[in-house]
Amino acid sequence: MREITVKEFNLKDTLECGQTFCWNKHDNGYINADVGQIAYLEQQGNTLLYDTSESDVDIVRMLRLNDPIDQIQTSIDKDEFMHASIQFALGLRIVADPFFPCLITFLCSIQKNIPAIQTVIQKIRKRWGPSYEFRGHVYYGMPEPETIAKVPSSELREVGLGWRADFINRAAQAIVKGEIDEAYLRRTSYEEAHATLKSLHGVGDKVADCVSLFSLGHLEAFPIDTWIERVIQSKYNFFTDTGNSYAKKSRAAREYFGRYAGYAQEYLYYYSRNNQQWNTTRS
DNA sequence: CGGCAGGGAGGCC
DNA sequence: GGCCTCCCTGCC
Repeated sequence: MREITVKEFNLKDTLECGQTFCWNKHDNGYINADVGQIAYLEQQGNTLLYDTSESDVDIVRMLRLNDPIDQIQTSIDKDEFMHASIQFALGLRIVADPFFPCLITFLCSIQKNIPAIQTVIQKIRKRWGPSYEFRGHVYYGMPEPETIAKVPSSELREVGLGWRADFINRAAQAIVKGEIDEAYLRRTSYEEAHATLKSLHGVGDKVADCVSLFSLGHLEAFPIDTWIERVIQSKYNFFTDTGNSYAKKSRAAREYFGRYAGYAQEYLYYYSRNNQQWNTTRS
């Protein structure tokens, strides 16, 4: 296995905080089958050990290991609750997942809980995705846009996608037709990327923010799901003048936390879901 | 078993 | 813009 030395990094927090569906726990590490091959990754102290089925992969880029994490944490550390959230997961990084798998997995996530999301994503991989052999096992990865675009939504529904099937089919078709250009989305501003993603049928504010943050690297994106909504309402007051407008809430969060609002979102999300002291309704 | 999920579209004003 | 209703299906 190849090695990378890391500091102030925690693989478990990074891959299990809820931001990615591309890395799945396996043995002592994690498997990613959505990068055109298999990547296996584990952490031992300050060393990341990784292996692949074909060629090398850029783990530093995929885990954003070069982010100026001290500077990021300092810049968003604006209050006691955020301070506790950061301390809870000091080694967490925002991931840089591959674009199409990230888009599809977050389209799958609409109005589903995490176990249901993982179930349906795995069924998509197994039914339409490429298979890879690695260390004596067979793994299935997310299919290419061209493949999904050819599967009618009625057939996509057979794996439990419900009305999301049409979203996924149409998103894949738009990408095949070149209506969405990944390189442009990366190069342009957050606002422009977010607006362009929303032009896809089925992609609204929240999914557009997830893709902007977890794949495209727009670190000011602040995805607001029901969990973030709850924690902001109970611990902060910058949603009081926004009404129910996602755009206004999102802007208010960016004004409060700054250009690394996406990191703030992820610390808050992870901490609030794993700390029952303030949240007695869920585990 | 019934209710409900990590939203979004389309219709209405 | 803001508000309302409907939407599949699997988990809890």
